[in-house]
Amino acid sequence: MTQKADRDQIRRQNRSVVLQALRRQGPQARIDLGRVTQLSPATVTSITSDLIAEGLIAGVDDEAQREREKGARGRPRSLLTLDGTAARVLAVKLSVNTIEMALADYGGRLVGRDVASFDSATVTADGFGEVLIDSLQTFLGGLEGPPPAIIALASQGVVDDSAGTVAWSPAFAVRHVAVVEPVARAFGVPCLLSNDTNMIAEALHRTDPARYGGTFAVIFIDYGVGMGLFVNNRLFVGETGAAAEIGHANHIPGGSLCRCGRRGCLEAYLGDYALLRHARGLDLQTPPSRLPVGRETIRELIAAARAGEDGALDAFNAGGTALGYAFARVIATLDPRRIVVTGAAADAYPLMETAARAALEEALVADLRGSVEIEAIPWEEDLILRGTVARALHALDTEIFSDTGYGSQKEAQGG
Amino acid sequence: MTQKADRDQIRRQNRSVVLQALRRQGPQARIDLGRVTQLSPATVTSITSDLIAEGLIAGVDDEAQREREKGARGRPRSLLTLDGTAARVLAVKLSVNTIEMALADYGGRLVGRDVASFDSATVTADGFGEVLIDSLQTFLGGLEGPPPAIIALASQGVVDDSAGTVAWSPAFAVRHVAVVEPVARAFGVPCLLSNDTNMIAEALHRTDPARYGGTFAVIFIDYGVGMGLFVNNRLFVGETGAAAEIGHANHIPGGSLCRCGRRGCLEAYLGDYALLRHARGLDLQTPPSRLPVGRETIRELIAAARAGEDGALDAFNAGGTALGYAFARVIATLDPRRIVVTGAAADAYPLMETAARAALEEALVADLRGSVEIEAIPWEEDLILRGTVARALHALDTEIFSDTGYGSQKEAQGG
DNA sequence: TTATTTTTTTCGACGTCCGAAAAAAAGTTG
DNA sequence: CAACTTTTTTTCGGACGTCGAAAAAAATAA
Repeated sequence: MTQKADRDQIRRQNRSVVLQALRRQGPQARIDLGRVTQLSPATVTSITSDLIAEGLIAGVDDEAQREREKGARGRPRSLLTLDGTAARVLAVKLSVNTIEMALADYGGRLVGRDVASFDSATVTADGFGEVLIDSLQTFLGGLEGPPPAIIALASQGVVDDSAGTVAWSPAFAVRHVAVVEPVARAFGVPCLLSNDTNMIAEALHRTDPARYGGTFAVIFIDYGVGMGLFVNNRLFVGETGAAAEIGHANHIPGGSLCRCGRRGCLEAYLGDYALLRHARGLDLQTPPSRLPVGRETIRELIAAARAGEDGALDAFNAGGTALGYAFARVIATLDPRRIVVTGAAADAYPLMETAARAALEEALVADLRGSVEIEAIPWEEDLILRGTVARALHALDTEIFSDTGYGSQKEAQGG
Repeated sequence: MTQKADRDQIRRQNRSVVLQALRRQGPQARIDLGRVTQLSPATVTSITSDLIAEGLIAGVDDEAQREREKGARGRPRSLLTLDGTAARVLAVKLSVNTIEMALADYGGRLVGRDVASFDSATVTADGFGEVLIDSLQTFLGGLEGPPPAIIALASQGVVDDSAGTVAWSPAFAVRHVAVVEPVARAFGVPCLLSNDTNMIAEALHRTDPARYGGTFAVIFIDYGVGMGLFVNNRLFVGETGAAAEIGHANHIPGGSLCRCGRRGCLEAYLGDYALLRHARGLDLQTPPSRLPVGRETIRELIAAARAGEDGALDAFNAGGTALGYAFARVIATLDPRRIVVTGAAADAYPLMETAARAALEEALVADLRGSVEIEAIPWEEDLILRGTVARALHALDTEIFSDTGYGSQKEAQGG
């Protein structure tokens, strides 16, 4: 059943709508905000003057804007923009041996970034919290200015939303690594945890909500295979946060050996080790741990395939077939608007596409394939961290700054 | 981005919350409504007096209630209940050669039901509208009282939400059968269209929202295999309405021949024809259309397996394995709270369970299997129609009667 | 009959949105 | 350059929904 609504909720929601409009459409005059948000001019004035008083937004003098309007009659529009100094957000990406950190201001501008190292092999489930906190403190210590108002973490592997732990990840030898609670306590601010691939979906959605909206899936092909899901314009993580774990969804019962020890996972056909195994004509049950894979593996395989080497071409063909079946299963289950393929191996998508399309046709009747668009986008290393920043900012807009009177704290500091 | 909120929305939502509370918890006093909905007593009085004036709810004299409170001090609570006469809803289930119809009053009481026939093989995409309208009019003509305020249709196969058509279904030889528009125009009321399996999920959710809530899946094993999905307490149908089509999601690439013409669909291992094919030791590529399947097939196979016949046992084992892989893929993708197995073949679940659990373990690492509960519930033929009624009533509560001043029409009629 | 208890209604305050009118800030015109 | 036009922003008052508090209603208990 839906919840009751009351007056406070209206204001909260409308404040948040105004903040989101400014984030999405950039600096705007009040009249534009009215058009975008459907609020009356009177209400826009009321809300924006609150937000200005609280230091969340500010008037801005835009030279270019004035130039553009030169000669226009009427009172000139005065632009409002998010006030970068209102708060900062800290985004953190956890992967094997590394902790990537980025600090951004409320306007989304990058204030600083750095990478710290830790030993994935030896860190303990209880001990990682310390390590993480130390890294973050060192990073923040090297930067001027106020502490972050929220911290968003993204991790490889399976996260447990409710517990705030990384349940199982290549980044850790151990399981159920606690991260949210230690960080939240050490810094005294809210801390969010997500799967890294979900943050790709978040980045795409925040960048272009019209294209990456509704229900869509991101398939991330890299060292492993991940999926990020948006359902009805919202990040979807399932009941525990483990949704969209397509990499270890089964492709062929009893098939190739996967890193996880099972047979036939999608990853066992698409991961770096899987492609290598296939390209070299090795037994498909060869344990992944015995294979010399690294950052360069995929790039070398792509080069080999482009040079026409049969083994490499076969590997990408087999991978493409597996991918096509994955498309089919995702479409049958979720009927998404779009499937996006990206990751370090996305550059190889042209090598896989023919096989993938053929497999999709083989696996799914045309009526179900319907109107879904499948696209590969070139991989950018920063997409995950950008998505994590975006998620943190969105949380501020919708959950923290939507409450009236946030600014009082800031004013107390300032004066 | 979220939408703006305004005062009207508050009232709409709170009216709807009150109506839903009365639907879910049965007749209640205002003070109880306040507790359930979190609205203040003052607000409950205000909203309920509106609803009474509009004829949507009414006071009720409950003998049993008075008996129970006998001797209690204080002003006795006066119960309110949904007014059955406020409106009626028509629920319709479309399947091969039959149109099942049920008329219920606003309180959920069944007013009448009937079954009409048509010829699935010969009806045309444009012609079915007429047939359906005729059947509904005949059905309604035989009943006293006002016409339905909303009509909800449930169909086998793949429906197209936005087009209001049945895209592809065993109930029709042709594709893209228009149903929503003809019915909505003929009766001048809103008309909803769903997949039949989704209506099972709806029925379960409305009956016991605590158990069947959040994100959960219903797997329906009958003549074919279907899935119904709830995501975050809402029916999930995907972008076009074709989500949850698990029956024709691929289980084994290049596997057994399916009714749809593809190879390896889940249905080709679990459908009635698939079980029969396996039990009789026939080639797994035997076209389903050549097999003598009917309503009795599954029951006979179950009986044979219970009697220890090897062929039948093998068939259910193979089906169980396919089902277990389906569980694994659904869990990996959606991380649901619960998976419910039902349908005519659900009585056979005990025969399949061992194989299904084994396959699930084989297909998915324990960390991903997590906390999902898998249960089989005995199949009730009426579940789909009941879910369709529930959906129609819920649409009235949340979309039609949430608007203030609905009752004016009714009063005008009444005099 | 009076007191107590519990439910329901009434009343007044508060907050939010909106429309209309006013104010502000520019260009245009005679 | 003063009056007019145009456009944006602010102000004002009305409407309405929620809430808390108080009052009223309707029962039992003393």
